[in-house]
Amino acid sequence: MGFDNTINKSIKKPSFYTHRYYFIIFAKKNELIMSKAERTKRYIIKKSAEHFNKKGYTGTSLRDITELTGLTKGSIYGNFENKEEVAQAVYRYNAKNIGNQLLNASRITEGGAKEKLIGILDYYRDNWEDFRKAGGCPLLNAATEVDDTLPKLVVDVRRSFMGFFKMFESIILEGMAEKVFKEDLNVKHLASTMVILIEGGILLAKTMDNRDYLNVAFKRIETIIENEIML
Amino acid sequence: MGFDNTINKSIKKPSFYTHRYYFIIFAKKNELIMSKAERTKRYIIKKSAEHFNKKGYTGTSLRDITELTGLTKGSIYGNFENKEEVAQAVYRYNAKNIGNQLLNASRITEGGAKEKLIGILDYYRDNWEDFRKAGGCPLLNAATEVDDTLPKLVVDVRRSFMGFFKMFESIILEGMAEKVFKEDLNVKHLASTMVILIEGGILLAKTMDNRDYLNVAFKRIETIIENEIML
DNA sequence: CTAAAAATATACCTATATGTATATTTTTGA
DNA sequence: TCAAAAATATACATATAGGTATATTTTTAG
Repeated sequence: MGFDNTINKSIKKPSFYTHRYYFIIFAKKNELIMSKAERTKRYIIKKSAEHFNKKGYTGTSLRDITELTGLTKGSIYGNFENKEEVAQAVYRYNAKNIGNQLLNASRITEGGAKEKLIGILDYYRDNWEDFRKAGGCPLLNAATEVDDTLPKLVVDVRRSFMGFFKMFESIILEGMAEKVFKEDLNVKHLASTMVILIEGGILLAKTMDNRDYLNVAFKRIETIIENEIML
Repeated sequence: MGFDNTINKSIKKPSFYTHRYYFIIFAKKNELIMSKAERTKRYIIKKSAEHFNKKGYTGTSLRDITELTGLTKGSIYGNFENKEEVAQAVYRYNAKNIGNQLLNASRITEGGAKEKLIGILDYYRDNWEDFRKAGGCPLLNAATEVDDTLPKLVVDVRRSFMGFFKMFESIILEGMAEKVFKEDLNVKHLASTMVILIEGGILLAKTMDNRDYLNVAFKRIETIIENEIML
Protein backbone atom coordinates (compact mmCIF):
# COMPACT_ATOMS: atom_id res chain seq x y z
CA MET A 1 0.00 0.00 0.00
CA GLY A 2 1.00 3.61 0.39
CA PHE A 3 -0.21 5.65 -2.55
CA ASP A 4 0.88 9.27 -2.64
CA ASN A 5 0.91 9.52 1.08
CA THR A 6 2.94 12.69 1.11
CA ILE A 7 2.58 13.46 4.76
CA ASN A 8 4.16 10.14 5.62
CA LYS A 9 6.67 9.46 2.94
CA SER A 10 6.72 12.68 0.95
CA ILE A 11 9.93 13.58 -0.80
CA LYS A 12 12.11 10.81 -2.11
CA LYS A 13 15.44 12.27 -1.03
CA PRO A 14 16.25 10.61 2.25
CA SER A 15 19.44 12.46 3.03
CA PHE A 16 17.59 15.74 2.68
CA TYR A 17 14.16 14.77 3.90
CA THR A 18 15.25 12.79 6.89
CA HIS A 19 17.43 15.49 8.34
CA ARG A 20 16.13 18.35 10.29
CA TYR A 21 16.59 21.04 7.69
CA TYR A 22 13.45 19.75 6.10
CA PHE A 23 11.38 20.85 9.01
CA ILE A 24 12.84 24.28 9.23
CA ILE A 25 12.30 24.98 5.56
CA PHE A 26 9.02 23.27 4.72
CA ALA A 27 7.20 22.25 7.81
CA LYS A 28 4.34 24.19 9.30
CA LYS A 29 5.02 25.67 12.66
CA ASN A 30 3.28 23.02 14.73
CA GLU A 31 4.86 20.19 12.84
CA LEU A 32 8.30 21.28 13.96
CA ILE A 33 8.05 19.39 17.21
CA MET A 34 6.04 16.52 15.77
CA SER A 35 7.59 13.09 15.54
CA LYS A 36 6.76 10.85 12.63
CA ALA A 37 4.32 8.94 14.81
CA GLU A 38 2.54 12.10 15.86
CA ARG A 39 2.23 13.28 12.30
CA THR A 40 0.84 9.93 11.17
CA LYS A 41 -1.60 9.90 14.03
CA ARG A 42 -2.88 13.32 13.05
CA TYR A 43 -2.95 12.25 9.43
CA ILE A 44 -5.11 9.21 10.22
CA ILE A 45 -7.44 11.30 12.35
CA LYS A 46 -7.84 14.02 9.76
CA LYS A 47 -8.40 11.67 6.86
CA SER A 48 -11.07 9.63 8.63
CA ALA A 49 -12.73 12.40 10.63
CA GLU A 50 -15.58 13.12 8.23
CA HIS A 51 -16.20 9.44 7.57
CA PHE A 52 -16.57 8.74 11.29
CA ASN A 53 -18.99 11.65 11.63
CA LYS A 54 -21.11 10.41 8.75
CA LYS A 55 -21.05 6.66 9.18
CA GLY A 56 -20.71 6.55 12.93
CA TYR A 57 -18.04 5.32 15.31
CA THR A 58 -19.03 1.67 15.19
CA GLY A 59 -20.09 2.01 11.58
CA THR A 60 -16.58 2.90 10.47
CA SER A 61 -14.44 -0.18 9.91
CA LEU A 62 -10.71 -0.56 9.99
CA ARG A 63 -10.85 -1.25 6.31
CA ASP A 64 -12.53 2.14 5.80
CA ILE A 65 -9.65 3.73 7.66
CA THR A 66 -6.96 1.98 5.64
CA GLU A 67 -8.72 2.94 2.42
CA LEU A 68 -9.14 6.56 3.46
CA THR A 69 -5.54 6.92 4.57
CA GLY A 70 -3.79 4.61 2.12
CA LEU A 71 -2.06 3.01 5.10
CA THR A 72 -2.17 -0.60 6.23
CA LYS A 73 -3.61 -2.13 9.35
CA GLY A 74 -0.11 -2.58 10.74
CA SER A 75 0.43 1.14 10.54
CA ILE A 76 -2.89 1.98 12.16
CA TYR A 77 -2.26 -0.44 15.01
CA GLY A 78 1.27 0.83 15.35
CA ASN A 79 -0.14 4.25 16.19
CA PHE A 80 -3.31 3.34 18.07
CA GLU A 81 -4.00 0.61 20.58
CA ASN A 82 -7.28 -0.40 18.93
CA LYS A 83 -10.18 0.91 16.92
CA GLU A 84 -11.87 2.43 19.93
CA GLU A 85 -8.83 4.63 20.50
CA VAL A 86 -9.00 5.85 16.91
CA ALA A 87 -12.71 6.57 17.36
CA GLN A 88 -12.05 8.56 20.50
CA ALA A 89 -9.23 10.55 18.92
CA VAL A 90 -11.40 11.29 15.91
CA TYR A 91 -14.35 12.33 18.05
CA ARG A 92 -12.14 14.70 20.03
CA TYR A 93 -10.76 16.14 16.83
CA ASN A 94 -14.23 16.68 15.40
CA ALA A 95 -15.59 18.18 18.59
CA LYS A 96 -12.60 20.47 19.03
CA ASN A 97 -12.92 21.55 15.45
CA ILE A 98 -16.51 22.72 15.63
CA GLY A 99 -15.80 24.23 19.04
CA ASN A 100 -12.99 26.32 17.60
CA GLN A 101 -15.10 27.40 14.67
CA LEU A 102 -17.84 28.62 16.97
CA LEU A 103 -15.41 30.31 19.33
CA ASN A 104 -13.88 32.02 16.34
CA ALA A 105 -17.28 33.07 15.01
CA SER A 106 -18.10 34.61 18.37
CA ARG A 107 -14.83 36.56 18.42
CA ILE A 108 -14.73 37.86 14.86
CA THR A 109 -17.53 40.33 15.40
CA GLU A 110 -16.40 43.61 16.79
CA GLY A 111 -19.61 44.18 18.69
CA GLY A 112 -20.64 43.27 22.20
CA ALA A 113 -22.17 40.17 23.74
CA LYS A 114 -25.30 40.26 21.60
CA GLU A 115 -23.23 40.31 18.41
CA LYS A 116 -21.22 37.37 19.68
CA LEU A 117 -24.35 35.31 20.16
CA ILE A 118 -25.59 36.24 16.68
CA GLY A 119 -22.12 35.47 15.32
CA ILE A 120 -22.48 31.87 16.44
CA LEU A 121 -25.84 31.55 14.72
CA ASP A 122 -24.37 33.15 11.61
CA TYR A 123 -21.63 30.56 11.53
CA TYR A 124 -24.21 27.81 11.13
CA ARG A 125 -26.24 29.84 8.65
CA ASP A 126 -23.22 30.67 6.51
CA ASN A 127 -21.73 27.19 6.54
CA TRP A 128 -24.86 25.07 6.60
CA GLU A 129 -24.28 23.28 3.31
CA ASP A 130 -20.72 22.23 4.09
CA PHE A 131 -21.66 21.44 7.66
CA ARG A 132 -24.51 19.22 6.54
CA LYS A 133 -22.44 17.48 3.87
CA ALA A 134 -19.76 16.70 6.42
CA GLY A 135 -22.34 14.80 8.46
CA GLY A 136 -23.73 17.52 10.72
CA CYS A 137 -22.96 18.13 14.37
CA PRO A 138 -20.40 15.67 15.77
CA LEU A 139 -21.78 16.13 19.27
CA LEU A 140 -25.31 15.30 18.21
CA ASN A 141 -24.21 12.33 16.12
CA ALA A 142 -21.96 10.86 18.76
CA ALA A 143 -24.50 11.50 21.51
CA THR A 144 -27.20 9.35 19.99
CA GLU A 145 -24.90 6.61 18.78
CA VAL A 146 -22.65 6.32 21.75
CA ASP A 147 -25.16 6.45 24.56
CA ASP A 148 -26.08 2.77 24.58
CA THR A 149 -23.05 1.37 22.79
CA LEU A 150 -19.71 3.05 23.51
CA PRO A 151 -19.84 4.10 27.17
CA LYS A 152 -16.27 5.38 27.07
CA LEU A 153 -17.09 8.04 24.52
CA VAL A 154 -20.06 9.27 26.53
CA VAL A 155 -17.67 11.02 28.90
CA ASP A 156 -16.13 12.93 26.01
CA VAL A 157 -19.49 13.87 24.56
CA ARG A 158 -20.67 15.20 27.90
CA ARG A 159 -17.55 17.26 28.23
CA SER A 160 -18.15 18.69 24.77
CA PHE A 161 -21.68 19.73 25.64
CA MET A 162 -20.45 21.27 28.88
CA GLY A 163 -18.03 23.33 26.81
CA PHE A 164 -20.87 24.31 24.50
CA PHE A 165 -22.93 25.48 27.48
CA LYS A 166 -20.01 27.35 28.98
CA MET A 167 -19.42 29.26 25.77
CA PHE A 168 -22.94 30.66 25.87
CA GLU A 169 -22.81 31.22 29.60
CA SER A 170 -19.65 33.29 29.41
CA ILE A 171 -21.05 35.43 26.60
CA ILE A 172 -24.23 36.06 28.57
CA LEU A 173 -22.21 36.91 31.68
CA GLU A 174 -20.13 39.28 29.59
CA GLY A 175 -23.29 41.00 28.37
CA MET A 176 -24.47 41.35 31.94
CA ALA A 177 -21.15 42.84 32.99
CA GLU A 178 -21.34 45.25 30.06
CA LYS A 179 -24.81 46.29 31.24
CA VAL A 180 -26.34 45.56 27.86
CA PHE A 181 -28.10 42.45 29.17
CA LYS A 182 -30.51 42.35 32.10
CA GLU A 183 -28.90 41.75 35.45
CA ASP A 184 -31.16 39.05 36.87
CA LEU A 185 -30.80 36.47 34.10
CA ASN A 186 -30.85 32.74 34.70
CA VAL A 187 -27.62 32.20 32.81
CA LYS A 188 -27.52 28.40 32.87
CA HIS A 189 -31.13 28.15 31.89
CA LEU A 190 -30.68 30.47 28.92
CA ALA A 191 -27.48 28.81 27.76
CA SER A 192 -29.03 25.35 27.76
CA THR A 193 -32.11 26.67 25.98
CA MET A 194 -29.86 27.88 23.19
CA VAL A 195 -28.02 24.58 22.90
CA ILE A 196 -31.32 22.68 22.90
CA LEU A 197 -32.66 24.87 20.11
CA ILE A 198 -29.50 24.68 18.04
CA GLU A 199 -29.22 20.89 18.27
CA GLY A 200 -32.94 20.40 17.72
CA GLY A 201 -32.79 22.71 14.71
CA ILE A 202 -29.80 20.90 13.23
CA LEU A 203 -31.47 17.54 13.73
CA LEU A 204 -34.67 18.55 11.96
CA ALA A 205 -32.99 20.55 9.20
CA LYS A 206 -30.64 17.68 8.38
CA THR A 207 -33.22 14.92 8.62
CA MET A 208 -35.87 16.77 6.63
CA ASP A 209 -33.23 18.19 4.31
CA ASN A 210 -34.71 21.64 4.82
CA ARG A 211 -32.89 24.64 6.25
CA ASP A 212 -36.15 26.20 7.34
CA TYR A 213 -36.06 24.21 10.56
CA LEU A 214 -32.69 25.70 11.40
CA ASN A 215 -34.13 29.15 10.78
CA VAL A 216 -37.12 28.42 12.99
CA ALA A 217 -34.80 27.45 15.84
CA PHE A 218 -32.53 30.44 15.31
CA LYS A 219 -35.43 32.87 15.05
CA ARG A 220 -36.54 31.63 18.44
CA ILE A 221 -33.09 32.22 19.91
CA GLU A 222 -33.07 35.72 18.48
CA THR A 223 -36.51 36.37 19.95
CA ILE A 224 -35.26 35.26 23.34
CA ILE A 225 -32.25 37.55 23.04
CA GLU A 226 -34.42 40.54 22.11
CA ASN A 227 -37.27 39.98 24.53
CA GLU A 228 -35.69 38.36 27.54
CA ILE A 229 -31.98 39.02 27.54
CA MET A 230 -31.50 42.55 26.22
CA LEU A 231 -32.17 45.41 28.56
CA MET B 1 -33.64 -23.69 19.41
CA GLY B 2 -37.09 -22.60 20.51
CA PHE B 3 -37.24 -22.07 24.26
CA ASP B 4 -40.65 -21.33 25.71
CA ASN B 5 -41.71 -19.53 22.61
CA THR B 6 -45.38 -19.68 23.54
CA ILE B 7 -46.61 -17.39 20.83
CA ASN B 8 -45.19 -19.65 18.20
CA LYS B 9 -45.51 -23.16 19.55
CA SER B 10 -47.49 -22.72 22.75
CA ILE B 11 -49.66 -25.62 23.81
CA LYS B 12 -48.50 -29.13 23.07
CA LYS B 13 -51.84 -30.55 22.05
CA PRO B 14 -51.84 -30.39 18.26
CA SER B 15 -55.36 -31.67 17.69
CA PHE B 16 -56.69 -28.96 19.95
CA TYR B 17 -54.21 -26.18 19.27
CA THR B 18 -54.13 -26.51 15.56
CA HIS B 19 -57.84 -26.23 15.08
CA ARG B 20 -59.77 -23.06 15.06
CA TYR B 21 -61.39 -23.39 18.47
CA TYR B 22 -58.07 -22.28 19.89
CA PHE B 23 -58.45 -18.86 18.45
CA ILE B 24 -62.00 -18.35 19.58
CA ILE B 25 -61.18 -19.32 23.13
CA PHE B 26 -57.71 -17.94 23.78
CA ALA B 27 -56.68 -15.56 21.10
CA LYS B 28 -56.82 -11.83 21.48
CA LYS B 29 -59.18 -10.07 19.15
CA ASN B 30 -56.63 -8.95 16.60
CA GLU B 31 -54.95 -12.32 16.48
CA LEU B 32 -58.11 -13.91 15.18
CA ILE B 33 -57.33 -13.03 11.62
CA MET B 34 -53.57 -13.43 11.99
CA SER B 35 -51.83 -16.26 10.24
CA LYS B 36 -48.94 -17.99 11.90
CA ALA B 37 -46.53 -16.00 9.76
CA GLU B 38 -48.13 -12.73 10.72
CA ARG B 39 -48.00 -13.59 14.42
CA THR B 40 -44.36 -14.60 14.19
CA LYS B 41 -43.53 -11.42 12.32
CA ARG B 42 -45.15 -9.34 15.04
CA TYR B 43 -43.42 -11.45 17.67
CA ILE B 44 -40.00 -10.86 16.12
CA ILE B 45 -40.67 -7.12 15.82
CA LYS B 46 -41.91 -6.75 19.38
CA LYS B 47 -39.09 -8.75 20.92
CA SER B 48 -36.33 -6.86 19.13
CA ALA B 49 -37.90 -3.39 19.09
CA GLU B 50 -36.16 -2.02 22.17
CA HIS B 51 -32.83 -3.53 21.19
CA PHE B 52 -32.95 -1.87 17.78
CA ASN B 53 -33.78 1.47 19.40
CA LYS B 54 -30.87 1.18 21.83
CA LYS B 55 -28.15 -0.38 19.72
CA GLY B 56 -29.16 1.02 16.37
CA TYR B 57 -30.41 -0.46 13.14
CA THR B 58 -27.00 -1.42 11.81
CA GLY B 59 -25.76 -2.16 15.32
CA THR B 60 -28.30 -4.93 15.84
CA SER B 61 -27.13 -8.24 14.40
CA LEU B 62 -29.13 -11.20 13.26
CA ARG B 63 -27.66 -13.10 16.15
CA ASP B 64 -29.10 -10.49 18.51
CA ILE B 65 -32.49 -11.09 16.94
CA THR B 66 -32.30 -14.87 17.23
CA GLU B 67 -31.24 -14.58 20.86
CA LEU B 68 -33.98 -12.10 21.70
CA THR B 69 -36.68 -14.18 20.04
CA GLY B 70 -35.42 -17.68 20.67
CA LEU B 71 -35.93 -18.37 16.98
CA THR B 72 -33.37 -19.43 14.40
CA LYS B 73 -32.05 -17.63 11.41
CA GLY B 74 -34.11 -19.83 9.15
CA SER B 75 -37.25 -18.62 10.85
CA ILE B 76 -36.26 -14.97 10.65
CA TYR B 77 -35.43 -15.24 6.96
CA GLY B 78 -38.62 -17.19 6.40
CA ASN B 79 -40.58 -14.18 7.56
CA PHE B 80 -38.43 -11.32 6.30
CA GLU B 81 -36.51 -10.88 3.09
CA ASN B 82 -33.38 -9.62 4.82
CA LYS B 83 -32.18 -7.72 7.86
CA GLU B 84 -33.01 -4.36 6.38
CA GLU B 85 -36.65 -5.39 6.15
CA VAL B 86 -36.64 -6.34 9.82
CA ALA B 87 -35.05 -3.00 10.66
CA GLN B 88 -37.70 -1.12 8.72
CA ALA B 89 -40.56 -3.07 10.29
CA VAL B 90 -39.10 -2.48 13.74
CA TYR B 91 -38.62 1.22 13.11
CA ARG B 92 -42.22 1.55 11.96
CA TYR B 93 -43.38 -0.31 15.02
CA ASN B 94 -41.36 1.90 17.34
CA ALA B 95 -42.45 5.10 15.63
CA LYS B 96 -46.10 4.10 15.58
CA ASN B 97 -45.87 3.16 19.22
CA ILE B 98 -44.61 6.52 20.49
CA GLY B 99 -47.02 8.23 18.10
CA ASN B 100 -49.95 6.39 19.60
CA GLN B 101 -48.79 7.13 23.12
CA LEU B 102 -48.64 10.84 22.39
CA LEU B 103 -51.95 10.85 20.56
CA ASN B 104 -53.45 9.09 23.54
CA ALA B 105 -51.87 11.52 25.98
CA SER B 106 -53.35 14.40 24.03
CA ARG B 107 -56.82 12.84 24.09
CA ILE B 108 -57.05 11.66 27.70
CA THR B 109 -57.36 15.17 29.07
CA GLU B 110 -60.88 16.48 29.12
CA GLY B 111 -59.82 20.07 28.55
CA GLY B 112 -59.33 22.05 25.38
CA ALA B 113 -56.43 22.52 23.01
CA LYS B 114 -54.10 23.97 25.63
CA GLU B 115 -54.60 20.93 27.87
CA LYS B 116 -53.89 18.65 24.94
CA LEU B 117 -50.54 20.31 24.35
CA ILE B 118 -49.67 20.07 28.02
CA GLY B 119 -50.86 16.46 27.98
CA ILE B 120 -48.17 15.60 25.47
CA LEU B 121 -45.48 17.22 27.61
CA ASP B 122 -46.84 15.39 30.64
CA TYR B 123 -46.50 12.09 28.84
CA TYR B 124 -42.76 12.62 28.54
CA ARG B 125 -42.48 13.93 32.09
CA ASP B 126 -44.43 11.03 33.57
CA ASN B 127 -42.69 8.32 31.58
CA TRP B 128 -39.21 9.76 31.30
CA GLU B 129 -37.41 6.98 33.15
CA ASP B 130 -38.94 4.16 31.14
CA PHE B 131 -38.63 6.16 27.96
CA ARG B 132 -34.96 6.79 28.57
CA LYS B 133 -34.24 3.17 29.55
CA ALA B 134 -35.89 1.98 26.36
CA GLY B 135 -33.36 4.01 24.38
CA GLY B 136 -35.13 7.35 24.03
CA CYS B 137 -36.94 8.73 21.01
CA PRO B 138 -36.95 6.30 18.07
CA LEU B 139 -37.31 9.18 15.62
CA LEU B 140 -34.30 10.99 17.01
CA ASN B 141 -32.20 7.83 17.15
CA ALA B 142 -33.07 6.67 13.67
CA ALA B 143 -32.69 10.17 12.23
CA THR B 144 -29.05 10.52 13.21
CA GLU B 145 -28.06 6.95 12.42
CA VAL B 146 -29.93 6.50 9.20
CA ASP B 147 -29.17 9.75 7.47
CA ASP B 148 -25.84 8.77 5.98
CA THR B 149 -26.15 5.00 6.15
CA LEU B 150 -29.62 3.56 5.48
CA PRO B 151 -31.19 5.84 2.87
CA LYS B 152 -34.31 3.65 2.66
CA LEU B 153 -35.24 4.32 6.26
CA VAL B 154 -34.86 8.07 5.84
CA VAL B 155 -38.21 8.15 4.04
CA ASP B 156 -39.88 6.53 7.02
CA VAL B 157 -38.22 8.84 9.50
CA ARG B 158 -39.33 11.90 7.56
CA ARG B 159 -42.86 10.63 7.46
CA SER B 160 -42.76 10.14 11.23
CA PHE B 161 -41.64 13.69 11.82
CA MET B 162 -44.33 14.95 9.47
CA GLY B 163 -46.86 13.12 11.61
CA PHE B 164 -45.32 14.64 14.71
CA PHE B 165 -45.70 18.12 13.21
CA LYS B 166 -49.25 17.44 12.07
CA MET B 167 -50.27 16.40 15.57
CA PHE B 168 -49.23 19.77 16.97
CA GLU B 169 -50.64 21.65 14.01
CA SER B 170 -54.07 20.10 14.37
CA ILE B 171 -54.19 20.83 18.09
CA ILE B 172 -53.22 24.45 17.48
CA LEU B 173 -55.82 24.74 14.73
CA GLU B 174 -58.38 23.28 17.11
CA GLY B 175 -57.49 25.89 19.71
CA MET B 176 -57.90 28.60 17.11
CA ALA B 177 -61.30 27.25 16.09
CA GLU B 178 -62.33 27.13 19.76
CA LYS B 179 -61.31 30.80 20.07
CA VAL B 180 -59.01 30.06 23.00
CA PHE B 181 -55.90 30.59 20.85
CA LYS B 182 -55.08 33.72 18.91
CA GLU B 183 -56.39 33.77 15.37
CA ASP B 184 -53.32 34.92 13.48
CA LEU B 185 -50.91 32.19 14.55
CA ASN B 186 -48.19 30.80 12.32
CA VAL B 187 -49.26 27.22 12.90
CA LYS B 188 -46.46 25.44 11.06
CA HIS B 189 -43.84 27.63 12.67
CA LEU B 190 -45.16 26.97 16.16
CA ALA B 191 -45.55 23.23 15.60
CA SER B 192 -41.99 22.83 14.39
CA THR B 193 -40.69 24.95 17.25
CA MET B 194 -42.30 22.51 19.67
CA VAL B 195 -40.84 19.47 17.94
CA ILE B 196 -37.41 21.10 17.85
CA LEU B 197 -37.59 21.85 21.58
CA ILE B 198 -38.85 18.39 22.48
CA GLU B 199 -36.20 16.55 20.48
CA GLY B 200 -33.45 18.89 21.63
CA GLY B 201 -34.58 18.45 25.22
CA ILE B 202 -34.65 14.67 24.92
CA LEU B 203 -31.20 14.64 23.34
CA LEU B 204 -29.62 16.71 26.09
CA ALA B 205 -31.48 15.07 28.96
CA LYS B 206 -30.53 11.60 27.77
CA THR B 207 -26.92 12.42 26.92
CA MET B 208 -26.24 14.35 30.10
CA ASP B 209 -28.36 11.92 32.11
CA ASN B 210 -30.21 14.86 33.62
CA ARG B 211 -33.94 15.49 33.35
CA ASP B 212 -33.42 19.18 33.94
CA TYR B 213 -32.73 19.70 30.24
CA LEU B 214 -36.10 18.22 29.40
CA ASN B 215 -37.70 20.58 31.87
CA VAL B 216 -35.89 23.56 30.36
CA ALA B 217 -37.23 22.67 26.93
CA PHE B 218 -40.74 22.06 28.21
CA LYS B 219 -40.77 25.24 30.26
CA ARG B 220 -39.97 27.11 27.06
CA ILE B 221 -42.87 25.43 25.25
CA GLU B 222 -45.20 26.37 28.09
CA THR B 223 -43.97 29.95 27.96
CA ILE B 224 -44.71 30.07 24.26
CA ILE B 225 -48.19 28.67 24.84
CA GLU B 226 -48.91 31.26 27.53
CA ASN B 227 -47.35 34.30 25.90
CA GLU B 228 -47.78 33.74 22.19
CA ILE B 229 -50.54 31.22 21.61
CA MET B 230 -53.18 31.86 24.24
CA LEU B 231 -55.53 34.75 23.75
C1' DC C 1 26.81 7.79 6.52
C1' DT C 2 25.43 4.30 9.42
C1' DA C 3 23.61 1.29 12.94
C1' DA C 4 19.82 1.19 16.18
C1' DA C 5 15.14 2.35 16.78
C1' DA C 6 10.82 3.31 15.14
C1' DA C 7 7.26 3.01 11.82
C1' DT C 8 4.95 0.44 8.43
C1' DA C 9 3.63 -3.59 5.50
C1' DT C 10 2.61 -8.46 4.91
C1' DA C 11 0.45 -12.49 6.01
C1' DC C 12 -2.28 -14.72 8.98
C1' DC C 13 -5.66 -15.73 12.99
C1' DT C 14 -10.23 -16.18 15.06
C1' DA C 15 -14.82 -14.50 15.56
C1' DT C 16 -18.82 -13.04 13.69
C1' DA C 17 -21.47 -10.95 9.98
C1' DT C 18 -25.35 -11.85 6.53
C1' DG C 19 -27.34 -15.08 3.89
C1' DT C 20 -28.82 -19.84 1.70
C1' DA C 21 -29.91 -24.80 0.62
C1' DT C 22 -32.11 -28.31 2.56
C1' DA C 23 -34.11 -31.22 6.12
C1' DT C 24 -37.57 -31.33 9.69
C1' DT C 25 -41.52 -29.91 12.14
C1' DT C 26 -45.81 -27.54 12.53
C1' DT C 27 -49.95 -25.66 10.69
C1' DT C 28 -53.71 -25.72 7.73
C1' DG C 29 -58.08 -26.97 5.60
C1' DA C 30 -60.78 -30.59 3.66
C1' DT D 1 -57.43 -37.40 10.86
C1' DC D 2 -54.31 -36.69 7.16
C1' DA D 3 -51.79 -35.10 3.22
C1' DA D 4 -50.23 -30.72 1.32
C1' DA D 5 -48.46 -26.36 2.44
C1' DA D 6 -46.20 -23.39 5.35
C1' DA D 7 -43.05 -22.38 8.93
C1' DT D 8 -38.95 -23.37 11.25
C1' DA D 9 -34.41 -25.56 12.26
C1' DT D 10 -29.93 -27.32 10.82
C1' DA D 11 -25.81 -27.04 8.61
C1' DC D 12 -23.09 -24.70 5.64
C1' DA D 13 -21.10 -20.81 2.58
C1' DT D 14 -18.77 -16.58 1.95
C1' DA D 15 -17.35 -12.06 3.35
C1' DT D 16 -15.54 -9.10 6.54
C1' DA D 17 -14.68 -7.75 11.22
C1' DG D 18 -10.90 -6.59 14.66
C1' DG D 19 -6.54 -7.89 15.91
C1' DT D 20 -1.49 -9.85 15.98
C1' DA D 21 3.22 -11.89 14.88
C1' DT D 22 6.74 -10.97 12.08
C1' DA D 23 9.26 -9.18 8.12
C1' DT D 24 10.58 -4.98 5.78
C1' DT D 25 11.28 -0.17 5.22
C1' DT D 26 11.96 4.37 6.98
C1' DT D 27 13.44 7.54 10.41
C1' DT D 28 16.44 9.04 13.80
C1' DA D 29 20.52 10.72 16.06
C1' DG D 30 25.47 10.13 16.70
